[in-house]
Amino acid sequence: MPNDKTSYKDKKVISIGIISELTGLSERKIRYYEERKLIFPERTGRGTRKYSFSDVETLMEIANQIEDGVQTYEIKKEMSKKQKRDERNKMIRGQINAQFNIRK
Amino acid sequence: MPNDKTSYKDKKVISIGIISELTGLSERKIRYYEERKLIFPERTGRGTRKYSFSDVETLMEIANQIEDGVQTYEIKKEMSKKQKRDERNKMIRGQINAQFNIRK
DNA sequence: CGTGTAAGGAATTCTGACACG
DNA sequence: CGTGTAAGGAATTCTGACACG
Repeated sequence: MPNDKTSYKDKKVISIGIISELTGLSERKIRYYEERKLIFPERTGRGTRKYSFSDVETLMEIANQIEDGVQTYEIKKEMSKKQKRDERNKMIRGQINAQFNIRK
Repeated sequence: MPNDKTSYKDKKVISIGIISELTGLSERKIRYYEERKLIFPERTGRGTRKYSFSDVETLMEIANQIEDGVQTYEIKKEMSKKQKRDERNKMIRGQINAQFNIRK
């Protein structure tokens, strides 16, 4: 069973109007956070933004931090730190799995 | 841990254009299958249809059957049979869990 | 810096209908 | 029966800009 996760959570299929309802954020805010590189929707053939459920979660976290007075630049820094942690963990997990499979 | 599943799979958030891309079906077909009660999108405040990932799967199954020459009426009958099976199974599972929890 | 808003255009979606078969 | 299409309207989304602070 390789990396066949194709999780629904990460599929970019939701338009900005629905995202606005789901998160309670204005479309203006959502587009602005994209401008600040905090979120990365895909685009349809003719340019409308598409988001995933993961993006909804990310947006909620962003909104919380903004409420606490954190600036978008700081949020971005935190997010990239977190991503590096996640990548390291993922790599370690991969190595453990490799060990395990070799033994088997 | 009650029934807190809120699965992304069943959340109705995808517009018909995206569904059309995802399934390869025309919007006409998708709306027609709704007319024949094979699929049940929700509506936004102002009337546009919203579908879930489950709906995508259902639509693929419908498309396969249509290709095999099955009529929408037959498909609907099969679907309601299947749903009854699923409900029975769910109920049995519920009872097993109840037993289990009482013993604990 | 973060967000609201009015502006104008382009793309999306909706319904009811006619067509073919 | 299942599906395409043209029709007209309504709602959505997009971008760039001005505003306030």
